[in-house]
Amino acid sequence: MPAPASTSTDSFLVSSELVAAARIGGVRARASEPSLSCGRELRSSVLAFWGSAAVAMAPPPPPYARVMEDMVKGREYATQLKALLRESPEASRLVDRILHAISLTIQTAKAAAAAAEEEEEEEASEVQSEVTCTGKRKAAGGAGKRAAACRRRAQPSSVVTKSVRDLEDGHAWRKYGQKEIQNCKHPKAYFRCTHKHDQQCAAQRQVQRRDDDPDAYTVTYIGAHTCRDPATAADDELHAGSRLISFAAANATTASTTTTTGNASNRQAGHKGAVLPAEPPRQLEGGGGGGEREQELELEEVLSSLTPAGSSAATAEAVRTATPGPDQGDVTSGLQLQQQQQHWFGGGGLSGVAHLGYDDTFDLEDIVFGSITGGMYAAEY
DNA sequence: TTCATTTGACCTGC
DNA sequence: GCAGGTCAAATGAA
Repeated sequence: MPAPASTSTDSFLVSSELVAAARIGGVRARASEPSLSCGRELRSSVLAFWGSAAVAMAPPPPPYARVMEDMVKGREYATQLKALLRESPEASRLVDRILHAISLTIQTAKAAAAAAEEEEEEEASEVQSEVTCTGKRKAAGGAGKRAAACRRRAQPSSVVTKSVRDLEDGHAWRKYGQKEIQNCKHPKAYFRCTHKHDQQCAAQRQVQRRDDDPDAYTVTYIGAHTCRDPATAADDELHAGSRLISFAAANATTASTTTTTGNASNRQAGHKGAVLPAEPPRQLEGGGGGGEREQELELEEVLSSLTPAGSSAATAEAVRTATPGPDQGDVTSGLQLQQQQQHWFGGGGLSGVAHLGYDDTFDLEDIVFGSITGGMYAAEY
């Protein structure tokens, strides 16, 4: 199962790939003299951009506008580069990947900025609402067993509903609740990112077994991962090659995607100190093995970052049509999930993953220009 | 001892 | 008032 490729990883890749593409451009420019200066200019622009981006994104966190400006510049440069490298499929492909990664980073930055803004607003309003909250809690506390915190239903920055056969998505989830849903035989399970507290990751997911296909689950992802699993990070750096630019502080908001890697299981096993049966390694690059997994993924609904979770009829439909979980009506995360899946679906397990293949699932333009949002999409090539 | 899951109670939004 | 979402004490596993 492929490892989660965080957007920061994408940034790492982008830095080296941009340079590589620029080199290709340079080589080709030498072959066709008129483009020579162009290639050089682009290469220096690219290096300048990533240099400034690296500075801008290094801790402490830079202003959002500055980061966005740099990222947009980078996207423009990459677009120009792509135009120059039309004759080379290899270079074009590389630039496509660069554009993809930049777009993911932009999405992440947007999500992080939105989250930060929201947090600030909450902090400001908390002072005012404290009296009200306290009052209400006191009233409830009289009858209740504990002083419940003043809760507010999360306002998700993005909602993505998928139908998957394998609940393993490479992320560490912690189950925090389970609820019987009306008209559904089995309960819906609620998960949040394990790193919610240590990295303030706001990602959540809700899982429900489908009614029409007992082997499938309707998984709703709410919010983007802003965490960065240390194990994942180490893995990413291996993939990134030697040219690494530190784009973010350890706790900076670098959203992960739902891309998964072959060692995801072991990573999760690490969380629980257990050993999982190793899955055959899957290549991060090359784009070869996507088809089989894509067959098991059905993207049901994509909602914009402005769409509230509960307001989408399609999402409601997805939830409504979802069927219950395993026999005990229970769904668990991480290791246990995988173990249970192996039990439910037979020892071999399933290779299906909740991710999208870059090559054939959606158009690059969709990402670049925002028709797909939320940062919850797999960045797999 | 630590951490994840379970589960009933509580809260919010409709 | 109801349904869905979240919290946190209790419980269990490693």
